[in-house]
Amino acid sequence: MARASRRSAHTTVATSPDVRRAVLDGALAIIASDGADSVSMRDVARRAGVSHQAPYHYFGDRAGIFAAICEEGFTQFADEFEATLNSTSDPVRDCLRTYVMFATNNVGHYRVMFRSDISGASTHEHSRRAADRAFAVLLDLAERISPGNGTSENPLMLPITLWSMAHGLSTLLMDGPLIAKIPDDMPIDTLISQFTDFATRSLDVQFNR
Amino acid sequence: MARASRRSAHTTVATSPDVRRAVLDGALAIIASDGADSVSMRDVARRAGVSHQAPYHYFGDRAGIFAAICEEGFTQFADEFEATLNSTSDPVRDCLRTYVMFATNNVGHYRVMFRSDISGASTHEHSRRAADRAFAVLLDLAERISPGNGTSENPLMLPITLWSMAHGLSTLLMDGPLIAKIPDDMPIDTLISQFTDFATRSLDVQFNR
DNA sequence: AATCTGTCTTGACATTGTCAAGTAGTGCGC
DNA sequence: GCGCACTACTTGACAATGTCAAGACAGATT
Repeated sequence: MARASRRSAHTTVATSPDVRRAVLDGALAIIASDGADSVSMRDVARRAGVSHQAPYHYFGDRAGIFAAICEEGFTQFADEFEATLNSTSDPVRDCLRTYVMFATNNVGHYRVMFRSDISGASTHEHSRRAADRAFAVLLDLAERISPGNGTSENPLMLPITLWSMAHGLSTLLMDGPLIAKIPDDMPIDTLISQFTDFATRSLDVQFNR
Repeated sequence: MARASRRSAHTTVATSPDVRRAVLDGALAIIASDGADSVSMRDVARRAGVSHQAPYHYFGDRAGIFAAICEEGFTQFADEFEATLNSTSDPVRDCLRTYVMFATNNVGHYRVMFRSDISGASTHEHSRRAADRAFAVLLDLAERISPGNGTSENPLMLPITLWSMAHGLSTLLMDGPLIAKIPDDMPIDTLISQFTDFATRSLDVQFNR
């Protein structure tokens, strides 16, 4: 069978069931550590212990891998986001936290989800629908905080602001120079907590009192 | 000028002075339209009407092109940001606006500047220094809004929040699915204005009254 | 006149994404 | 038991890419 030793790496041959999973996990690991550009079909195939064409069977092409990651990411993200919103007494704080934690804990997924040039969100139906569901939760959140806000203004302003804050911090933490600016002894978790507190206070003041 | 006829390479040779500029501009155009992954050394060389090795003379390698773009972007960005801060009576609103406008007007630059995997910020001294200068303006801005804030809290919280908002909106507009969510008849400019107003109000409430 | 240097060029190479075609097993109707 | 589709791969090509190596040639310096 697939006795592709060749490169010493990963001698455990992922036999029957989950070549697909192995390819995905390999790609995710590469994306999280080196960025999406570094993903090579042939490399993930080698890591999964299969021939260089096996991934094509499951994903069609390189973009197909990214689309699958995007769909998986948005589905899981929407689930977590929804669960948080339905069980919190402090929606802004907890949803912001869930958002940023998801991003930092799933760097591989998140990096693909918000890179329109590779996510396939525009071409892959499933991918797009999962993303829409996550956006719907965001609209719910805004409605919960301030029902019917935006009579005289753009009703999207609150969701966009929340989204910008969460997405902004997430990407700055993952990709940007922010990490170099914060004190070495401060855990990222603490930073996220301070951030959500701060942001919550800013918005609370405007809406709740 | 660069009459890149693409097959029959270098018909009009972009002679003496600005092969460097032509390479950079070609790369920027590709990045803005198709993303940084689509930049190919050989393609930009063809567009500039030179051989496939000419870009290496100026930039060393592919990463060198991105580092040059990053430096150029951060320098111009810091200039604009500084100028705004030094001539405004409404720092939050105007600086946020300058930030987001820079990003949307210089998509090619911005995309590279905030992709740590390709910006070369960690390896190229010049690139890093220009970025630091921009960050210094941000700290100035925070200090101006609320001098000495964060006695009991992390003093970086205000700058990080401002940065997250601006960076978040910028990347959502450039790369993300936001553009599909806003009404067709609303100019991006209007959205940006509403956003800066909204954000300014949120932060003003907390600090200035 | 000889040398250096900056600005390129041509040539080669391994690696990549992808097309095309082949193969081994598995289940199913007959 | 036999053919036959189907899944899950494989091997083999191909053009294009990033980059190393080795020039070429103009102008300035010595």
